[in-house]
Amino acid sequence: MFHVFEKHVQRAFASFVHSQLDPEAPVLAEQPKDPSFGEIALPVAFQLARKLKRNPREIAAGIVSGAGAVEGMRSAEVIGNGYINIRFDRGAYGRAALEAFSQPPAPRAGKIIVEHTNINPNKAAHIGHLRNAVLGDSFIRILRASGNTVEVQNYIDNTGVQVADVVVAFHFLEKKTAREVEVLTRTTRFDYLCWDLYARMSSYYKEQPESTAWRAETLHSIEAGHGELSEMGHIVADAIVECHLATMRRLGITYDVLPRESEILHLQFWATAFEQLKERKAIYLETEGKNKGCWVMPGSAFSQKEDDEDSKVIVRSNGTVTYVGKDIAYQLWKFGLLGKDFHYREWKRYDDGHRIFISTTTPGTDATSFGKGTQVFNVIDSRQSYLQDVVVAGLRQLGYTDEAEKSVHFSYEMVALSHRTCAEMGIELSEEDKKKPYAEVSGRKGLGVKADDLIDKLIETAQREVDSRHAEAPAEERRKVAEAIATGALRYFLLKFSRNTVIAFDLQEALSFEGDTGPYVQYAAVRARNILRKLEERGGEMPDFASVYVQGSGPSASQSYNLSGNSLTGAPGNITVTGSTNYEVSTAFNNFYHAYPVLTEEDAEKRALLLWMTQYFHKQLQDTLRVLGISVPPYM
RNA sequence: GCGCCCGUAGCUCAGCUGGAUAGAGCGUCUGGCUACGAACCAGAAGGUCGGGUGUUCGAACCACUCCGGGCGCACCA
Repeated sequence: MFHVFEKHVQRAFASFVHSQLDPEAPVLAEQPKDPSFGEIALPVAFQLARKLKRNPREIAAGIVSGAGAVEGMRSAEVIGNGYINIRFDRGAYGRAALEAFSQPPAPRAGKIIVEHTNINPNKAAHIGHLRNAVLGDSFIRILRASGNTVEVQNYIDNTGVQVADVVVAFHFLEKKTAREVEVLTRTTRFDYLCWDLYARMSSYYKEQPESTAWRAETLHSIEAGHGELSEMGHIVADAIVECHLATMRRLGITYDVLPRESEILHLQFWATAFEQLKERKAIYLETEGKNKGCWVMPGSAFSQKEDDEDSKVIVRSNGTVTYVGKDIAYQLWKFGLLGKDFHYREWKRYDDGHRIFISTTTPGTDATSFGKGTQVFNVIDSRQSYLQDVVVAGLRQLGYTDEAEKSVHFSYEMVALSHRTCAEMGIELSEEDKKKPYAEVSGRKGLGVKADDLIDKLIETAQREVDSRHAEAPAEERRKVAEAIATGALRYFLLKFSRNTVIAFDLQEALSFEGDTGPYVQYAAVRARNILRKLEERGGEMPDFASVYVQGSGPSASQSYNLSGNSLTGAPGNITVTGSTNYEVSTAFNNFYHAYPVLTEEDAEKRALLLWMTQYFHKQLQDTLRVLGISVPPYM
């Protein structure tokens, strides 16, 4: 999707620079500060100035005269202290830009595995989980749009402490049988029920510390995989996974496979990894100190510090394995390095026909294959970077240095709650919490904004707007439009912050549909499409731009360039750039829309250009919105 | 104590591997609907880019240092 025309001009200059001045110099093109400077600018002279010990302006002049005429380029001039500003020939540019759309990306070798969502299946998803899933999903869309094969995994930690705690609450507090819990999964808003129950259990542990013995008993049963408690664990986890998938589906997020921790254990994934780790002496049995009796990885393996004080326990003294241990086995499997595989069965089929599989212990009839990736991205919040370092160190210690390099922690900062939103929701903050700039979401305290509540609220707000503007439209259709706006607003909101910014979630801000928001971008796309639709309704036709010689007044080529600013040229990980580019493109279009009535333009050449710009903008925005997972409603 | 992240307009944030007068949105004030539907547009006010030192032709961006804040550093995940 990289701008073909821009690249063509850039290449012409690069070949001159590389052959005559410096074969190493990066020749980058950027958008000039001011559109009147031209369509693109090359700051290459600045890079060369240092190396050649010459004045950048002088170098730039040399490059311009040396490179000479380039096809499709109207002019190149040296401005300021060394910028080369380039203007395009409008006709040539228009043709090239439209052609760029007809070229699908070249497929790339290998398979990228992206793990995201990964929510403990013991309570409803909250706003923090949404950031993870939306970030992961958009990243996947970007990767796919650039020709990569991507597999989406959502790891299910169904044997951990969090699931155990809900089971403890059902069994010991509520005195419920597995069968009764199963009925609850069908007759209640189960994830919400567990949300409250989990918070209740957490405070119960605090008041009655001896009750943690229940947790140990439950964990033991779950790990062993039999008994009433284990059965209940599966019922709870499976039902909650179902809730999470439904929540994510509302935002257009789907998965390919759900590897479960229970299979990591029961299919001996861990046992196999454990043998390898022992064999390669990546871990050792500690014989003294606080970790006596545990298998640990020395701190020197994953941190810069020399002392072994910070060893990480992989196997506890009671013989059970920690989460990190299981995660090392899982990471090995992702690269196909474990020599073992899961069995799979179809978990469900999405309404678009896409099938999602879940790991099982017994061979199924479906011939499916997962894992064996060439690169792995784990979308996990930055608080777990320490754990991710340990996992990668595990691979390295086993000699898989290449795979360790290709294991990327796609990290992001947490979502907290603004004080204003806490107050609105009736959340009481302690004196200590009040001093902090924001309140941290806590599942244990039941403190947070539930994902479905937020989505409902957004739809409700959008619905009011839609109803007031389009009272005549069918109710069902209005509802769909409201949903598109609501999810667009939410996804955009979660993506507009850079990954390492803590989001102090503010409800009023998230509910805003004006300014730098998803609906602003959607609205621009709707406006563009309305022009094209009206043209058709009035019996008009799209002129063949390539055959119309456009030289009249009206918007400049640089304005069209602004409209076409390509959002996929940045690094794939930088989703913020994609989002803000969408916003900038939309702003450019809204200015254009306001300044140039398209359909009423009487000058044929000028009208052709305006229509071309409208169409180009529309395509461009649809493409980039798709990458963000935001749909364009039929009207707004 | 050690590690990672952050500090840019009243508020919330962008600022791509250092580059042309530091940008948005919200909020405030002023103005614009004849349907290509104003979820929009135009304009105004608002900044010693936390402080300091250094590197450089050039620093919000790089290095060092100090100050302020957040998050990690479990036989939880």
